[in-house]
Amino acid sequence: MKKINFIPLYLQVKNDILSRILAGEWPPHTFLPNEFVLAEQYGVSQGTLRKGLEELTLEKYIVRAQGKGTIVAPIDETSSIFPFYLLYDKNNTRIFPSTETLKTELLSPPVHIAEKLRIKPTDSVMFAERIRILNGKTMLNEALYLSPSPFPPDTLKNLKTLPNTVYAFYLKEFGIRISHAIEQMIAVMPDESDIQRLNVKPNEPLLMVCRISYDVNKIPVEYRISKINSQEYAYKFKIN
Amino acid sequence: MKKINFIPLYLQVKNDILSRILAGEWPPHTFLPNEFVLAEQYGVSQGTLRKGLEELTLEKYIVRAQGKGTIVAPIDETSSIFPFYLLYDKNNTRIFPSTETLKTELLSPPVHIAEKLRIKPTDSVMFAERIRILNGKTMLNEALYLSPSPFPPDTLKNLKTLPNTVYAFYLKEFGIRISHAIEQMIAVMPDESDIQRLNVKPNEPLLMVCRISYDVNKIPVEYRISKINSQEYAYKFKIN
DNA sequence: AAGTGGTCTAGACCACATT
DNA sequence: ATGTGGTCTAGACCACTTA
Repeated sequence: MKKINFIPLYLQVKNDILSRILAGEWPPHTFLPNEFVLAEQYGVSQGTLRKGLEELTLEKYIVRAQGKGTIVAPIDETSSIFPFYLLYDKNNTRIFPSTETLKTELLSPPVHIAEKLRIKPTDSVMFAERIRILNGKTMLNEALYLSPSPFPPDTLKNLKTLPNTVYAFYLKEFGIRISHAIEQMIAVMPDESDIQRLNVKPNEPLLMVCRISYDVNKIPVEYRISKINSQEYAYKFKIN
Repeated sequence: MKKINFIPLYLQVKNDILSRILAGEWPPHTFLPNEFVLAEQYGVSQGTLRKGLEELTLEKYIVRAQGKGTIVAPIDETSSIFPFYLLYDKNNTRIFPSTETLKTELLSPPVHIAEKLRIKPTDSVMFAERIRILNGKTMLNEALYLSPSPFPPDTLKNLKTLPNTVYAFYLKEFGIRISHAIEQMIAVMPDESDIQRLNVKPNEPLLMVCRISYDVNKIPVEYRISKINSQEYAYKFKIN
């Protein structure tokens, strides 16, 4: 007889602590109770609790410091649990542009995008065109397709617009955490919309980044195409 | 009094096991002795030994399977300890091109590259031009600058050539493991050498990838510029 | 049934930051 | 001096694979 539903204690503890953090019981920058108190609360040993906290540390939800305590990490688009901001200026400092949404609509996606989101081409996705702005200059021209499947039914229908920081929004509103993404980089020549919005010349090549974002269950959440003037801004990556 | 040289037992154990793996005592695909035997050998408890093995698992040197045992992972360029191969063909399967070195020489690097390698512009680096070939087609045009600093003195002087799989070579010959890298992606128009070697038209943009590779001590080892026809081949990345 | 890694405990002691 | 997280132990039991 195979037990199919065995969940280790430390994972149950970990998930419960995580849900309490996300629910706001311990806001960012506050301290969690110490190991012994938490272990007592959950009725487990210090070692078991610690193993749960270690995983939360690896996943960047908390930061532990010997002698001090366990601190809840901030959750926003630029924090380490969303390592998806990869833009740098010429001084090599990370930049966080603001976003302007030009258009949103519900539509049936192109076939190749439906495939990537693993949905039927007849399903409707939320489509958005956005530009990203820094110091008054448009630096990024973006199109975004939001899959219906990870969200509760009719969510997209009722979404009239998207906030600037979408990943934090998915997490806070729907508990959907973007845990990883696959990006493909392509060099392209600008189209009409790029030339206008990014203020580039027709013969200046752009970096096009196509990103599929996945939640913790490996369900595709979003497909995003970004075009950047890579002479002006650096798109950088750390591999390890 | 501050102990500055405190090294946890589990790290000592881990490093010793790793050095034994790299020395070839346990070749790839073979089983390590089980936890209790190893713990006994090192004179530590099962828990301490396990913590060392857990880190080696995270770093992909070994693979552990419940009920089976602990297996040594293969070490070559394409294995998971070198996650630096990011090329895919149109069928979305990873490709591993072969390499042809066109030229190597010792020279003083350009200032901006010396900066990135954190060496003096008067230091001499090994410079190589290489192309990478798949199915008879050149798909990648590459320049490579190898820093002298992580290597023993005069190593570069005596290196007449570079093998195809340089990262595995650094590890095997000098114990230098490339642990992470920073990549910057730029869209460029092809130069004369690109047009010839990659067989592209002058108006077809290329993806240029500039990579700085670091060893475990965060010392820059290599600076590499690769140019790819990104219409033909996909350059992909996983973020998490 | 035997052997492996995975989980869990209860308790001790160490290193570090703060008071 | 106190309280925190970090290391370490010795032993028990569980889940999984293979024979």
